[in-house]
Amino acid sequence: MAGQKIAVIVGPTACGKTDASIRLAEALDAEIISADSIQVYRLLDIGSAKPTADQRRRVVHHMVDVVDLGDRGFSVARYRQSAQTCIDSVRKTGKLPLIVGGTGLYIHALTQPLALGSVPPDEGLRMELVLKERNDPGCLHRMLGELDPASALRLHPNDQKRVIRALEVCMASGKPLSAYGSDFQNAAGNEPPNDAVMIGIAIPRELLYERINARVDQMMEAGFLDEVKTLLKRGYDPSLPAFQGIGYRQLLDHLDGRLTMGEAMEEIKRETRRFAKRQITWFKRDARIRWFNACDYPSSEEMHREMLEYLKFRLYEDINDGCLS
RNA sequence: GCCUCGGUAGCUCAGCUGGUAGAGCAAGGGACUGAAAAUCCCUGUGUCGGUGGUUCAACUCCACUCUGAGGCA
Repeated sequence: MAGQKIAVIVGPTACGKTDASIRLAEALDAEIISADSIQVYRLLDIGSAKPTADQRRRVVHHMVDVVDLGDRGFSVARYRQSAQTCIDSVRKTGKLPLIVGGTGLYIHALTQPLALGSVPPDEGLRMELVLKERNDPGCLHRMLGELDPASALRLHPNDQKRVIRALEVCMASGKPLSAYGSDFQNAAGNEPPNDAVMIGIAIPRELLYERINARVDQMMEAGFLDEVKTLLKRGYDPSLPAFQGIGYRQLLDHLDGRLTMGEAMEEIKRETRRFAKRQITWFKRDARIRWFNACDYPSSEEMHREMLEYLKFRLYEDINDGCLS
């Protein structure tokens, strides 16, 4: 059932995923499904490092520009819903779905049996809980200790976002969040939504950081600041979740007078480096990923060729086996 | 040439009158199930410029030396 498999390419920001994905998509007759939590938003173009118009002409990209910038309700669950629809429709055309992105949770949503879909967020309740916590620090975590001891044990009292979510699930469904599972490696062996062949791009930290710094400079030259100014002029609220994206936050702070341009630039670079570190932490514990280190190859073309070979082998190994027997 | 003040973590610096070091930032490690580019947790990484000396014991005192800044000639 080779046709049932999907290919996935991951890696930290600025590692060269986009270039690699274009090459591989063309060679494998694939369409790309982005797994990037910022590129889903329309109008966030420069700062989210979206694929260029030319790249998007060469290969069909899904899950880019699919959410209104003003939408405050986008989530992993909605991502999985839409992305899975894309995967299925790409398959129907006989092409290969190629997932490309750096948002670990989104990749997980497509390749691991995450229990999503039961309890939608309840903004009213969340606000109420935030107020409660403000009046009585620590009360939420204690409350969780009563309702869902396993989750309370797992979550740090300061991780308010997750504590609130865990409470939300308990209160809405009467079932503790821990009952839905939290098994990163899927040791339980539940059926994943897709059978994925995964590859990752690794780069020595120092080199990656150089690339990040250079890319931030390029973004500024490409008119990042004007992009943000235009969005403000159009009336988009700086508090939108989409504006939590690195770069947007800092430039909004600069336009608001809270940061000088120099400080904003420095902070964007630093935050992007830290983000890359978190991505690396996430992906390196995923044993399914076959890593390709950019330094092991004389050129990126050479690396792309090796990736292609590996993907072809793994994607069609069942057919290969069939031929042998 | 002389005088003064510096040289301690990647950076900026603290370290009473001797008991082999500690802050901030940077950095590193980790977590992650409906905000995930979000959110949260943990961690000091060091030939204290070098060489000798005094001392039970030197980042600390002494001598010499290398080096940076300033001042006087």
